Amino acid sequence: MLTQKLYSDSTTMATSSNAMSPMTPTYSMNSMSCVSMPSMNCSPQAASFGSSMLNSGMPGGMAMNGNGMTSSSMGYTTIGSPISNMNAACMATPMATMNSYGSVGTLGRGDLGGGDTSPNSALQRARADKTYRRSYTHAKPPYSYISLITMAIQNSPQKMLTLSEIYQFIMDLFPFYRQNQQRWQNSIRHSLSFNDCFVKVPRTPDKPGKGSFWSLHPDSGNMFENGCYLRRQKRFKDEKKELIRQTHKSPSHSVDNSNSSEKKSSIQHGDDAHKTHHLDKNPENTLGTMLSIHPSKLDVEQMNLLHSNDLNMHQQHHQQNMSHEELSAMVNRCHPLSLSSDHQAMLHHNPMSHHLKQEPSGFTSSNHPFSINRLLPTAESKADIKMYADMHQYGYNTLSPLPSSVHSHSTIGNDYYNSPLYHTSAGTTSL
DNA sequence: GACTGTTTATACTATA
DNA sequence: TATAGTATAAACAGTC
Repeated sequence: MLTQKLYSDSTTMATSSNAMSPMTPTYSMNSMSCVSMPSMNCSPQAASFGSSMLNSGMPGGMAMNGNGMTSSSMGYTTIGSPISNMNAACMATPMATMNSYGSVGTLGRGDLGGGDTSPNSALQRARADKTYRRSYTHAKPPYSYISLITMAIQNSPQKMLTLSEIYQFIMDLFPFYRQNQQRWQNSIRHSLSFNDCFVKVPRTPDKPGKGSFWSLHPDSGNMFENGCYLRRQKRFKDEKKELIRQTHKSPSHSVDNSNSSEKKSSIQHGDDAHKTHHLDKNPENTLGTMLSIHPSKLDVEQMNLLHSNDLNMHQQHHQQNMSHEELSAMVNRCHPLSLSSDHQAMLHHNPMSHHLKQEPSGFTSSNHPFSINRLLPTAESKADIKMYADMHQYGYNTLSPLPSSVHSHSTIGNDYYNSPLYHTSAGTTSL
């Protein structure tokens, strides 16, 4: 299983652990967090761990911070950050389901010491042993890079971030990613470039700096409509980009291939390892047809023009001062069942949407155990946030290696896996 | 030179 | 079993 592989990475990492360092896990942590992760597949039926994880960590929170909370210099919200939201969410049901993760994650190997591997005893040890609890800290989060990027972008007020801000968000949120940065950051860059759901937004002259902003494609909102942040059911494809790829792939296309990168592109998007996935080849659905442009006549300039128009719309879309409700509605697009009529119509119009599988088990965006909506700050969760603010006995500020400028994230994030609040079942959380 | 972005390649896993 | 989605590595070019 993918998840098993993900967590095996943590196992490897932990072998060189230094128990004294907040950045490195202890062996017990490692053994707990990595081994025998139960088949955390994406089905809600099997998501006891996943749901707690999501309840704690999913982005949903993302963002929906329309209540005047301050933003960090990085651009994403502080107290309204996913972490604070998720902690708030967890606060509603403290220690509700430590066993949903702890029992399975550890008991299979029984490497907590002692022969008793019963769920109850493991749970008791977990409660008594902070080191044990800290094992979550450096487990690889069960989110794909795509979902991590999505979290970061959606959590930013402007709904777009630079590459470095995306890095920072991920590192603040998940201590796991403070290590081996070259490796995962390369993957992040690859994901940004390769996936059409991420669009590059050029910097404006008043915002000089390195690199572009990255944002989400306006039509990519339901990538994770099944609530699974490990793997999308269907990869979002920008029809325009796809059209370019197809045009270039076609042996008859007349686009000048003198540009080496375009040559590469035509290779890349051929039928090799990165196969063209489910391209809707119905000509009625192609942008070229919609615009009465024959695909073979579409050159790069035309496509760039089209795309720039799209980007303008996109930027306008993000520059709108969206209300909390609007933002929530946007997030609600994650599940077709919760779409507004407008969105339904839009999806109906979007040929890509036809491929998307409907959630078979009756979950909606609001009650799906993986749904980011579960993390949206409700009135109840806001009360939880206040309660969290009043509770300092958990010592959330003790471990972060990050500077104070990002401490508001990092401290929470550091203990995100540690806290008993982290273990909250989907069925009991208030969000 | 470091960072950013693109592309290619390959391996693994989940799913139809 | 074929296909698709993702992770990872690496090479390379462009930009700051």
